[in-house]
Formats: sequence, C-alpha cells, structure tokens
Amino acid sequence: MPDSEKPTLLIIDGHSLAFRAFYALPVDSFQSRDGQHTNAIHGFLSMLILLLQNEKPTHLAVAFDISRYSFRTREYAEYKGTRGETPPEFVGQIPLLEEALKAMRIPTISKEDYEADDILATLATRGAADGFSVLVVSGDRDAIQMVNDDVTLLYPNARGVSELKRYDRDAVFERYGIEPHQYPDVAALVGETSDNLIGIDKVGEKTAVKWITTYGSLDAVLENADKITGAVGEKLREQKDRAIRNRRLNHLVTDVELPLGPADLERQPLDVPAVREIFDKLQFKTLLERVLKIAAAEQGEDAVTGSAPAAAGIPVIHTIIDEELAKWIATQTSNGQNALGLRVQSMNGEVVGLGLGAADETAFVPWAPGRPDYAALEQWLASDAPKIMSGSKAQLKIARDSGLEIAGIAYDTMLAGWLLRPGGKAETLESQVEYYLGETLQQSDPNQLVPETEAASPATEAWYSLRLAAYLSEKLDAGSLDVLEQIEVPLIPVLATMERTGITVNRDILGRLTADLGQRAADVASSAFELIGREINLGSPKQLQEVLFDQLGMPKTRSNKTGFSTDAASLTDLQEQAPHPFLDLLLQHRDATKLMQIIASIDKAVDSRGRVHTTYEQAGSSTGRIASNDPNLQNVPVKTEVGREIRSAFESGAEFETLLTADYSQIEMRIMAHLSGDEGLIEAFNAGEDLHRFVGARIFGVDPAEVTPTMRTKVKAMSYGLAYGLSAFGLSKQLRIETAEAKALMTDYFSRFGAVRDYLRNVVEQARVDGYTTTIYGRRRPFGDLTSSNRVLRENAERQALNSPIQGSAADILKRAMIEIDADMAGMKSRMLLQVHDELVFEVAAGELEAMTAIVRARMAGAADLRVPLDVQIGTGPNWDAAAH
DNA sequence: GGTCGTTTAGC
DNA sequence: AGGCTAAACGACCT
Repeated sequence: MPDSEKPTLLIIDGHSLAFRAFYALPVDSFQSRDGQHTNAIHGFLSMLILLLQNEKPTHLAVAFDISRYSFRTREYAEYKGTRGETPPEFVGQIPLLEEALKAMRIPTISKEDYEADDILATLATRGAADGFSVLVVSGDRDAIQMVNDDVTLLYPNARGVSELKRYDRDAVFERYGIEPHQYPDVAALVGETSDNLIGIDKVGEKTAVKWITTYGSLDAVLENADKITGAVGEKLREQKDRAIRNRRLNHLVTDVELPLGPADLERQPLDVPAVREIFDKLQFKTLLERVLKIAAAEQGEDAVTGSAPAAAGIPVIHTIIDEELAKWIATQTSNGQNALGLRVQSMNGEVVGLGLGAADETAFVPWAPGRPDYAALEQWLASDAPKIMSGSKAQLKIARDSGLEIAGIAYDTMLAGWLLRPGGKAETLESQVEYYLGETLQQSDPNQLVPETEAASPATEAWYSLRLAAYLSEKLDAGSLDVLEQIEVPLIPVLATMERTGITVNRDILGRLTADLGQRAADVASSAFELIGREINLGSPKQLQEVLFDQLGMPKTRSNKTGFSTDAASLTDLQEQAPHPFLDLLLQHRDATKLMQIIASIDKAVDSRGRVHTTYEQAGSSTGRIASNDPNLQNVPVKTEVGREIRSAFESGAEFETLLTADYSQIEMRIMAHLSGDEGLIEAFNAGEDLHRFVGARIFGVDPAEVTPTMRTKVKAMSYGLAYGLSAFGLSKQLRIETAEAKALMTDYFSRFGAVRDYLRNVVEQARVDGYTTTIYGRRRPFGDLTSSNRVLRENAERQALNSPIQGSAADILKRAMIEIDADMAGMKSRMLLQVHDELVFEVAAGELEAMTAIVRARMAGAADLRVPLDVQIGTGPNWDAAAH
C-alpha cells in the first residue's frame, strides 16, 4: 500500500511535550481567572492543533508517565536523578490538560511502572506492523530508536514547541551518521545527562558514532574493545559496565501490555460542550475557535462523497414535488416506524415549505395554496408517525393556521436542551448546532436587506434536528429523558391549542378602568406636585431621590446600585419614621400607573375576534415552570379591588356557557409534606382543617379555635417562607416584628415540624454532593455555586436548591394534569384557556359543565400520588373574577 | 437602539 | 438578608 493511503497513527509523549511548552512560554502571561497557570496546556494544545491540521492523523493518542518512578528507577536509583523538583507552576496543569484531551475525545494512556516512551514504542511497533504510518512526538532523544521506514519522530527543537523537527530514517542518518536503531548504542557510550546516565569518559558523540559504524553495534564494540587503542580504549575497557547498564536502561520496551491498541485510537468527533467548558475555564478563546474549526472541517471531509453537497457534511437536498414523495417518506421511515426530522418553513405566518431529514438524506417540499396532491405527506404529518423537531410549538401553530395538522411530535431538541441546561439563555436551532455539534447553521443576516448568505434550507434544519436529538438523548439522564417524553413533549400540542384559542377580553371594561385610573393618577400627581412645589417625573427613581432625601431631607433608605431605594417597602418604612403625605400620594400613583400598564399590555393584544393570545415559554425557566408572555397572562392583578375588576374583563366566549377555574390549594406546602414525610404536616393536610390554623394551634399550643388572626398570619408567612429559604431577618421584616420574635417563631415551628427542617437541609446537602436537585418526576436543575467560597453566591444557591424540588414538582404535577385533561376533553367543545402555575382556566360549552368539573377535579387531584391529598378548588362564573372562589 | 437597574404584577 | 417569572420605565452608553 502506498504511504499516502495508509492510516496515520499520531502518538505523543504528553509530559515531555507539555514540559517543553512550559519552558517555552512565559508562565505569567498564561493564567486563568482563578490564577491557575496554563502556559504548558496552551503550548501543548496549540502544537496539537497544528499537528491535527498538518498531519491529519486518522488515529491519535497521548501517553503520560504516571510518576517519575518506573522499572528503570528500581533498577538504577539514580536514573533521571539529576532532575530537580517539578516546578509548582507546572504541577496541576497536567490534570487539566488531560481533561481537555478527554473533551476532545483523544485517548490518554498511562501504564504503571513504565514511562510514556515505552508506551509510544509499543504503539509504534504495533502500529507499523498493522500497516499504519506512525508519527511519534517526543522530546526525549531515546525516541530516535523508534524511527524506521514506517515510524517518523517529530522532535521539538531548541526553541520549544512551536516547531518540530522531522526525523525519518534519512534525517537521523544525516544528523548522527547512524541508523536509528543504533542510536541507543551511541547514547549508551556517550551517556545522557538528562537521564543521569554517565557515559564512558572521553567518549563523545563523534567517537561513539565512529565505533558503532565501524563495528555495527555496542555489543560488537565491546567485543572488540581490545583493538581500540589509546586513552579512550583504556577508558572503554575500564568503564564498559556503564555502557552496558546505559544500554539496558535506554532500551525502550516494545511489548508493554496496553488497554488500547492502534486500531482503538481512531479519531472521534469532539465532545463540543465539554470542549467549550474546559477551554472556557482555561480562557483559551482563540484555541477554542481553532479546535472547533478543524473539528467542523474534519466532519465535512468524512461526509463528503460523490456529488458534494453545498455545505460540508449535510446530505444533498432532494426537492420533491410529486408522487415520489410518498415513496420517499415510506422508504425513509420504513413505513412510518422510523422518526424523521421535520421543519415547517413559513413566511408571514403561512407555511411555504416543509423540510424533512433522515439520517443520510434530506428532502424539501415546497408548499403553496393550490399545491399539488400531497396526500401521502399530509397523512404522514397527521399520523402518529414520529417526528423530531426543534421549537415545534410555533411551527405546529403555523401549520394549523395553514390547515395542516401535525401529530406524532416525538421529540423537540429545544426542550431537550432546556432540560439538560435549564435556565440558561433560550436556545435556538442555530445555537444548538453551534453549541452541541460545533458546526455552523447558515443564517441569512437579518440586518441586510439583500443578505449575502442564504439561510439554511428547512431540509437541512430538519436533518440537524435529527442529529441534535440523538446527541441530546445521549447526554440526558434517565430522569430528564422521562420528563421530556412523558411531560414536556406531550404538553406541546396542549399549549399550542391554548395559545391559538386565546381568551375573550371585554375591552369596554378595560377602557373604563384605564380612564378611571388615568384620572386618579393625574389627580394624585398634581397633589403631589403641589406638596413639593414642582413637577417631576414620579416614575424616575433618580428624581424621586432628589425630592425625598435632598429636598424633604428624609432619612436614607437601604441603598442600591443607583443610590437609595424608593420601593414600596422602603417608602412604607419612611412613612413610619418621617410621615409625609407625599409618600402616600407617590404610592397611590405607582399603584395606578402599574395597573394602567398591565391593562394597556392586555388591551393592545386583543385580536379582531376580541380574544388575547398569550405565548407560553415552555423552555425558559430554571425550575420547570411555564412562563407566559406577550402579553403575560400569569400576572394579571387579583389582590386588590381594581385588580379583580381587571380580571372581570376576562370572559367566556359568546358560544360558551361559563368560565371554569380550578386551582390547587397550598400545593407547595403539600409537596413539602410529601417530600419531608413530616408526620405533623401530613396530619395537618389529612385533617382537612384550615392549614395555617392547624399549624398555628400546634406551634402556639392552643386549640385550633383559639388561633387568632395575628397568630395565623405569622404561621402562614412562616410556612410559605420555608420553601423560599426565608431567614429570621426576612420573616421579621415581612411581619414587622422583632428579629428575636421571628427567631423564636422559627424555633417553635421546627420543634413541631422538625422533619421539614431536616428535609430542607438534606436537599441542599444532597445537591452539594450531586451538583443538582431533582423533582419528584426526575427533572433536574444543576447548581455550581453550592461549593463556592463566595458566601453570597453560595447562600443564594442554597436557597435556590431548597426551593427547586418544591416549585419544580408543583410545575410537573400541573403539567401532568393538563395532558390528562386535554386527552379527556377529546370530542368536547369546552376548551382549556390559561395556565397560571397552580391554576387552570377553561371555557365550558353548554351541557358540558358537569363533565368538565368531573374531569378537571379527577385529573388534577390524581396527577400525583403524594402522602397527602391534592385539594382542588373549582369555581365557575361569567368572567375570571366571578369564577374565582 | 441596546443594555442595565429598579420596581411591581403574579404564582 | 426570600424562590420563580414578565414587563415597563429611566438612565446610561454607543
């Protein structure tokens, strides 16, 4: 086989190259945030990248010494004894280097009792025998002995690691005048200072080479020692034991037993997220880019075959417009069994194309009104045949708007990515391709009217969805995968339907409220301006600070980044310390304008049919909750009278009988009772009595009937605060009581409900060990800061960790209920409209109230099997306020 | 025009 | 020094 066709095995002496890099690069210029030195890692990796680019190895490994002790030091204690202590700045870089290599999926090999060079020699020998072209990278001169027709040595020159000198057979001969296999014989005679091997006195390289070329080998030289004249001959005869010992020690072992052979060292695709993580930690920005670039290039080369596709690695896109489509789908899915990637392309809310992605083929189907017959495609879309998508909810909605039904959504990479890393920035298909696969999804530049780059085809996007799904599923733990498949994916069409349905809003009510509030705001503002003698922007914290603290000379409130706080709590405090009518007016103004804002945000979202459609953010929160936006219908006011008037504007649709609301009472406390197993709390819920009254009776040692409203308020605040990691200070602040009293309240609470305290402590402790928390259904949330030395960061993380399983489990439970309710409602006219964390809102069609009540109650109460019952409160009425209870 | 900080509505 | 959000606004920067 010609050399050019042989696979290339590249093997590297890790320590030796890293050590060279350490001395070649200035220590001080390479440090990460936390002061970790990185010069050796940087030098090593940049050399590695060059090697990957220039040599394009098909197989690759890095060998490391385990310690400085080996069979050689046992045989000759002084071996390498001249080497001083390893510099402390070097120590610690090796594990990080190994971590980086692991992320790059480059095998590292070590063997007890042997040196890295023995591992290299073994791999080189076996590789050569197996038909590889072998490249050895080592800074140890003994490695020269490995060189032969199949093995080339790359040796760092004096300038460090930026250049490697290539020693093949000819180059060795040119440099030393000997064959590579003779090198150890020469070295045995000359000695090797760096290994503390002393050679024959007076014998230098010139003499040694002359002898070896004359006689052929060290053995032959020693046999003919008598013939060598002069003082050097005398020394040779005197000191031949040294040469023999040296030769024994500098012989590299070529049959070390290794866990991996050359064939196991095939180049693997990078673990892109892991590479990002470690390079980020090391702060290697440009190196990261270079690594990802060559990784992408390698991927491309692998996949390019025959007629090359436009972008590297991506299968050719078939544009299919006729009956071939049916055949293509049937073939690619094995008649609907196998999943395909699917992407709905739209323009101005209309479907204009569909992308389909299989493992090795992709297809694009143009879509237009008056389109050809796509019966097979439509049938496949509407069937349960599995589809893998990215951001499917929005596409599902658009498809439905265009009269296209999509069922069988089996996977959504956006949700999978979120479950893997909840709470981060929302991912897009583009960012996922970049982040998880290290490749680039072509995007048209949204800032250019005539984009220079064309966006990727929906077919390509569908193909990427498929690849991402495979990657993400491997990364997800069993619990998260379960949440994905059992909760999040089934919820997609339910949410899509709710969003499309929307809820009727009575704009007349909103208009009236806005007018009233506007009038009140204006009145309050003018009174306020009169009081302070000038007109300011009451919405400007900066101007308020001038008025409050400079003009009116009020005591300073707690400070924030821009000065002193003017929030409601601070203003209420001020009102007590330095009463002033301006404060009341300001609070009233805030109240009125806030409500006006919320009304405006709802009002401007009302569509031509009088309904507002929120968008649920399914993959955004850290805990598993759904968020609502544009407009947010999860923060519609309710606590004040005006708030309830706003809610009264949300009505059932004209053809419906009533609105129905259903909510869980104290679901988070019930989850705490379940998770902690606290007998007292469980009894409280099973007793069916008012929770806070029951708990208050226990804590204050009175009969439930004797629990005063004050006692109840305190207990309620304490109970709710528990799930948030509330401190005695926070409790005292909220209840406006002394810290000592708050502390005593907490002590009393925990003396009665100790298992709750134990549980909360345990959650944090477990999260510290695991690095994440888990909900009842297996949803995870990772935490890094629980071990932080920064107290603020650590304590914040602790409170988040103790809250997450509770809030997250509650979210899981309502989601499960929604899926079940939606299924039960099949064939009914009534519709699910809103989700507000622990509440669902429905509009009920005539004659369906009884059935709906039964379904909703049964499914919500039965959504979880807890040690306490789940209490569901249901109410009905013509509007959201009236339907509340 | 974009981002940060503050404030406040809900759970 | 209380967990999870969305949204509006002012202030500041480019």
